[in-house]
Parts: sequence; C-alpha cells; structure tokens
Amino acid sequence: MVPHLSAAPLAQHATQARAFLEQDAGTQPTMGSVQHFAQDREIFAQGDDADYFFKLVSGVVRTCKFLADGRRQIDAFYVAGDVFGFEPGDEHRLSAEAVTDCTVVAYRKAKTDPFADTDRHLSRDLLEFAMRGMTQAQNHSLLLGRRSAMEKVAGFLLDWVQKSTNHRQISLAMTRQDIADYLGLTIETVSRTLSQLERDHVIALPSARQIKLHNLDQLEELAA
Amino acid sequence: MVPHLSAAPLAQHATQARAFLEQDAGTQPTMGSVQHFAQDREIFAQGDDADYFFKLVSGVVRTCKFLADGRRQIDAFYVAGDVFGFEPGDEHRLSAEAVTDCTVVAYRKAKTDPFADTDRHLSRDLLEFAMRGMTQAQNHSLLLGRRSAMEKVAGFLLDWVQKSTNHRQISLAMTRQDIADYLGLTIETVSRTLSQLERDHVIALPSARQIKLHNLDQLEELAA
DNA sequence: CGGGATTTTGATTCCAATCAAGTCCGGTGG
DNA sequence: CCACCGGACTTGATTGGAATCAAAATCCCG
Repeated sequence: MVPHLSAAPLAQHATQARAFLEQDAGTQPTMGSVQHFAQDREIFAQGDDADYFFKLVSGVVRTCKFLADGRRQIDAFYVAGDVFGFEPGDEHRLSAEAVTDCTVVAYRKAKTDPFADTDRHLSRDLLEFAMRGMTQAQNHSLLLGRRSAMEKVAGFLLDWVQKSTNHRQISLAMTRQDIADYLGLTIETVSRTLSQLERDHVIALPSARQIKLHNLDQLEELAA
Repeated sequence: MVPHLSAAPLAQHATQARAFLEQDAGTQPTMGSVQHFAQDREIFAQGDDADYFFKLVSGVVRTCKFLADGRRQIDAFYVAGDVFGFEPGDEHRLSAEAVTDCTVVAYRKAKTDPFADTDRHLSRDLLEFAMRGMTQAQNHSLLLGRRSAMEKVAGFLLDWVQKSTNHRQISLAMTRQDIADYLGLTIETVSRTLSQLERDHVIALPSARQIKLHNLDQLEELAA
C-alpha cells in the first residue's frame, strides 16, 4: 500500500523547530533579535552570508531560487512557527522574501553551532548528511520545476561527468527509463534529446550507455 | 528487519556513529554488516522500518517513490561512498534499489533513548530539523516531477488547508504567480485549474484569495 | 546465431505555455 | 460616495514541446 504522499511540503517541521529554539534560548547567552519585514521585502538573498537563520513569528515567507533568465522556483512557503534560512555552508543557497508583512526572530548561527564542541562529532557528521540531502533535494526540485527537456538532460550529463573519473566520458549504469524517471520525462524524450545533442556534435554515443562529451561549454550553456 | 522501538529515531548512538564516520568504505566491518544486492534487487521499500541506513561500497543505487498508478519518480542516484536510507521517522519514505550489482554496509540505528543525554538536545534537534527540510524538498520534487496541473493544484490546496484553522476554507497570502512558481506552472494555468475546480463544485472562490473547499474527498482523488 | 530487452525513430495527440484581451477588485482622490 | 486607476486575476485563441502511440533498429546474452 502506497502511503499518502503530501503533494506540497509546506514546512512540516514547525513543532521540532520550536522545540529546538525554545531550548536554545534557555542555554545560550545571546537571544535572537526581532525584526520586521514589509511585504515583498527580501529577508536574505541567494549568496548572502548565512550568519543568521530565522524563526517566523507572524506572516508568510517564501524561499526561492532564480535561474539566470529570471525564471523563479519557489522552494517552500513558511508560516508562523516555522524556521527557515537554516542551511549548510557559509552562504544562503536560496533567497527569502516576505509574502506578507511579517515578523521574524533572527538567530546567529555560530551561537547554536554544534560544531564547536568536539564531543559532538556524531551530530556534526549526521547533520552534514542530512543537510547534504536537503540541498540535493532542493536542487532536484529546481531541475524538475522550470526546465525544458534539453536543460534537464544537459544538467544530468554535467552532474554525472563530475562523478566520473574521466571528465570527457560517462559510463551510465542506469537505463533510459531510470534517467527519464529521475528527470520527470519519458524514455522517448530522453532518447530524442540525446540524439539531438549528438547531431549537434555536443556529445557522441558510441553505445547507449557510453557518452563522450565533446563540448562541455556548450553543454553548460544548454543546461542554462 | 527488526521492529523499531524508539519514539525518536533520529538520534544515533554516539559510539556507533563515530566509528561509522571514521571508517573507510570496505574496511573495518566491525560496526556494519556487509551485504550484496544483485541488479534491480530492492534494498528497502517505501514503508519498511527504517532501522538501518547504508553506505554504498560499490555499484549504483537509486532511491524512488511511486504514485498509486505506478508513476515513478527517482529521487537520487548514489555511487560508492554515498550514504542513503538515512531518514527521519521510523519508516523509509523512499524505496532503494540496486541499479547495478552492488555492495553496501548496513548500519543499525540506535534504539537507546536520545533524551537521556541532555547535552545533546541541541544537536538532536538541529539534525531533526535538517532532516525535515530534506524530506520536504524530496516531496516537492515528487510534486514537480510527474504530476499534471490539476494534481499539483489540488495537492497544494490540500496542504494549505492543513495549515489553516478552518479546514473548509483557505485564505491565501500569496499571489497566483507565487503559487505558479511553487508548482512549476504558469499563472494562467493555475487560474484556469482553480476555475475548473469551481465549475466542478469542488471549491468555491468568493474572492481570489479566499477558497472554500466543498468536496475534500474529490480534491484528494484529484491530487492522486 | 537467435530472441528478448533496450533504445531509437517516426507520426500524432494533447496538455500546458504563450500571446492577447478582458474583468475584477482595492485603493485613492475628487 | 463615486469615478478612476493600476495591479491581480480570469478567460480566450493559438502555439509548441513533450507525451503517447507505433514501429524499427540495436544491443546483449545465452
């Protein structure tokens, strides 16, 4: 039996986040600072230093990514009680904006950083797994949401060549059906798109599972 | 697999996890058990108890979700060195299958009470938070990958009504453009789909931002 | 070789995007 | 109180890109 799959993951973590922050407030010397943002104001931008993360007190916030040509993919909406802007790495990978006027509490990330305590190797590394998974899934959403078949396939090839030892050739372990189900396309479209890339001399297909990349620059352009 | 006993499955036993983290793939099989899977074999299924998580030693693995009608969305591919099956909750939300013959090391999640150690509350909560973010992003990918406009919109309404105090009416804070960018559709398609739902008496639209849900059962059917 | 699975290619359909007007508010000022 | 303005939303006509339907070609693997 297939469990019910929530179609739109609208910030399902309010309870856990609240527990975390209440506890934090009691144990840390520095409290978060309350801030207000008017509707459509940016709370933080893609690439900003991720020194703070936020708890939403009231209002609604969206986090989103932008492609170079302006296409936007909203990653999530947040409501009162939700925490957002909590990300791996030093800078924000998403931007956050006020959908309505809203009030947030900003917490300095360093103050709650479990990494400082060397006894917490466990949490640090597991946390990194989880955050890597989160980032990966967010990137996948961006890939699926607003990209053409060509952009998806080109992006897939670029992802895989990075995992490959050889920077010019990919050995695919998976079938066309697997690729299609990963990219949200049909097997025929994947095949056609690869054929098109071959016709354009961007790649060569010595066999179905072997792909030579002739023109990485062009491939990157096609991946948008 | 052994039934899961802990109410808080996210925390890992410190000793086990540290050993796991420092261990190189394929060496020191003291903590985890090495297992082999032939091509296309299932490593775990959606809904299985998530007592174990895995590190891939060799081969390629895919994790995926299925909709009721059999449509499949592959969430990720994993290669040697990657960790998968590490999820919040006490059951796997994805299934994992061997794309090629592969070797994994299985690690059992601890059943010890994570609340016993108060010093680790913070890390535990941060971890849980990160994992919820991961889950959320994965659900979003499923939404974007293989769903029609009607399924996306119906799913969006069902998710949003859960956040609402009134479970028969929704007040939307966001514009149609926001909804469109969240669902990977255009503003026109969102509008048309909502109008269609109103024509079918599934919802009513007293104003653009107010939506009455007349028939939740039908909405759930449409969300597939 | 032979046969089934996988992949490619071709023809057609269909859903959602695009292009293009309208309509409906929600605010503002007379 | 009402007329007007502008942004948000809806609706209509058409296009276009990917899905679907349908064969071929190719690749494996016994």
